[in-house]
Amino acid sequence: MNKGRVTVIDIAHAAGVSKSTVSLVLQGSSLVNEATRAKVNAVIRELGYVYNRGAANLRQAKSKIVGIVVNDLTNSFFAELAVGVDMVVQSAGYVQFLSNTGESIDRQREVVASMREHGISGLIVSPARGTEAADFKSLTNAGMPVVIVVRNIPGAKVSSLVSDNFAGASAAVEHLAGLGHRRIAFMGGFANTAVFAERLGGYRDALAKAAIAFDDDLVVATAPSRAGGVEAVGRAMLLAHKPTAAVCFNDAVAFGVCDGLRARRLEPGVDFAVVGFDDVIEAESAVPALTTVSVDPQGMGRRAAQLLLKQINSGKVEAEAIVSAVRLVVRQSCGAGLDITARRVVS
Amino acid sequence: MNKGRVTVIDIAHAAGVSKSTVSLVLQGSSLVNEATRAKVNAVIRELGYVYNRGAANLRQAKSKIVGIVVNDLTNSFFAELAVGVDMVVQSAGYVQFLSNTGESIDRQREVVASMREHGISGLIVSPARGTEAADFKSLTNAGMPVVIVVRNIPGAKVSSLVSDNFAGASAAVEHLAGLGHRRIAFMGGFANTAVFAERLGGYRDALAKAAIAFDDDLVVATAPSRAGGVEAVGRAMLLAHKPTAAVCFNDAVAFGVCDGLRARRLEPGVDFAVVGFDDVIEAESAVPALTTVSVDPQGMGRRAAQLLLKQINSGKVEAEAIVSAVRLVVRQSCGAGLDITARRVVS
DNA sequence: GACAAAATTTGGAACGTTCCAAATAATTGT
DNA sequence: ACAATTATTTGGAACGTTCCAAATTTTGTC
Repeated sequence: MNKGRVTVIDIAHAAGVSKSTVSLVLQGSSLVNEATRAKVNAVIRELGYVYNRGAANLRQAKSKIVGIVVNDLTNSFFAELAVGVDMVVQSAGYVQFLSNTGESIDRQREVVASMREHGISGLIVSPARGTEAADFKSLTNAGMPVVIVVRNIPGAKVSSLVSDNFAGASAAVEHLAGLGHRRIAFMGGFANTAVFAERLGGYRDALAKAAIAFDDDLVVATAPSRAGGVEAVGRAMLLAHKPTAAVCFNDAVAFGVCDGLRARRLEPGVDFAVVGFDDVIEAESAVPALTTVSVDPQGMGRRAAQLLLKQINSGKVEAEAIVSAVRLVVRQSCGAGLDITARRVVS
Repeated sequence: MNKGRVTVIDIAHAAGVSKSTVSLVLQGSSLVNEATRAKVNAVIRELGYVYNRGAANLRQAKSKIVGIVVNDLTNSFFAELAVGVDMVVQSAGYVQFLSNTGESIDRQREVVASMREHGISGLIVSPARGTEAADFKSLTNAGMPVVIVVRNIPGAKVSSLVSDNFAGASAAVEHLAGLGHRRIAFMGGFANTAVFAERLGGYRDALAKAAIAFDDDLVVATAPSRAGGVEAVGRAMLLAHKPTAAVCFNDAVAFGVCDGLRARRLEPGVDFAVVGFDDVIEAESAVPALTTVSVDPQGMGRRAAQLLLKQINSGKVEAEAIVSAVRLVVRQSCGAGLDITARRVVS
């Protein structure tokens, strides 16, 4: 009425109690009498009071805000990751600051700084390419819980949650080899990233186990996107000795590979086997349904959030490195599920 | 060192000035002498001071935070929208709270309330299905700038930014009719939404203009997703008198329709024409490249953010309804671009 | 009805910043 | 050298909450 904002003091006045009592009611304290609680709540509704968390944070220390920064929100893998985080964070009564860096390391620095100023009490980050361990130094020094997801930063003293890239790629190759393929390509991804190295490692390992010689020509690095997939098939099909199957860096690449195959009148799952990585939501409903290594981005987001909340609540910031198991989901694009209904193989 | 957090007072102490001076430096005021400014900045860096925006907001009133809530972050249309918002908001020195409602109206209420408590100074919302004008009443009463995007809420006294759904759908069928199609279906989308009604309206209008009779069987409503698209072709192909073309509710549906066609050994763009709506980023690189009505989600996000910032800065909250023009981007999936390289038609 | 114990309520004093009015220092004109 | 400016700096007093210690009220017991 008077100034504009309704404060706890206005409520106290109107309800005939002290501001301390109103505060107690706000926090759901059991100290306050049932009758006064009801009275206060009634007044709160009546005056349209809105709680000022900023003021509260000034006094307390625990802020109910977590930050999440992803490197490419446009990629549905990360969008789902963010949704997963949002779910658990929200039901824990927290709210999330989300920012997109678009792989820019400067942007990343800016948004992390900004989030800090806003008093986040924890941070989940899928780091932009080129992020270094030192970039998290000041965060950890300040005792801020940080969880790195998807891409690990060697040497960073923070918790991390990455999927088992080696085992996943390995399982994919093993499956393909089991179907009789001998010319198996590795398509997509930027070669200078840790994730690429891990997946490529699994690929080579499984190749060796299946007694297939590694051929450098068959690993074709491109952008980890749909367009990159199209490009990758293009390059691979120029080879004298063409591949008959591909394990792709991620699902986006795999979809691009399917597109590229069709543009060449080859039907994925029939004329050429393709396996993806990530198991994004569209993988199941695509035609042909994509055989892929399931890392369950949403579930990963949820786990990351739980890990972060655990750290926030416990107060201890001891780093924990979790590598999350993956499993190969066999659908149609590898040519294995043509006759039988899609079945699942646990790796 | 002593307590934990470094405050403006610690800086003042260490630099041998008053807290007021430090505050002035922080705000980049021109009142302060160059030498002291340098001194203070040095100390700030040295002590690793982090600005406490919460405390500042308590005193000021303008918070540098905007909220954005979308109904389905998993859909890349909305993800890109969010990225667009983030871009302009970030470069204006703001930070965004982003939340996903997953079409849940309860969740929407919760997150909006939470954002308010955190002191956002404006809100961009792509409302969940079933949102009513009354839901924004308390926001507008409090003088909070609100911009509704994508889906309009009739009767809400807030600004809105929606695309010209009628014109877009209309242009799509006009194009298809021009290519000789007479059995044009409308596929995907939930029938009880405003956006659906508008696009369907454009579809019927153009049909009438082309002297094609409207056939109820040809509008097949499904979920506005890839899976929905697959389902839609399935239903449409059961008809005695099958369609030869489809304008789809959105690009996700269109991709699903392509999938469904292929599952039936029909090649999109050759045996059947499909036109999407939205022009998501993958539309261009898909094979065949998707002919679609371009609404430029990222650009829309940017415009929404600009509109919101304008309102925040001007202090006036007069509602402004913008319907943003769309244009048909002709690529391959409609069968028109087979011989010539992709060209663009402005509607 | 008096006393102790339990239940409830309540004034400050923070929290870390900004803003205002006023104080102090540096510069200028005469 | 002195007043008049102009340029800088500076103590409080907010902002809206929580927390503590202490005050008040209620309840229970004999």
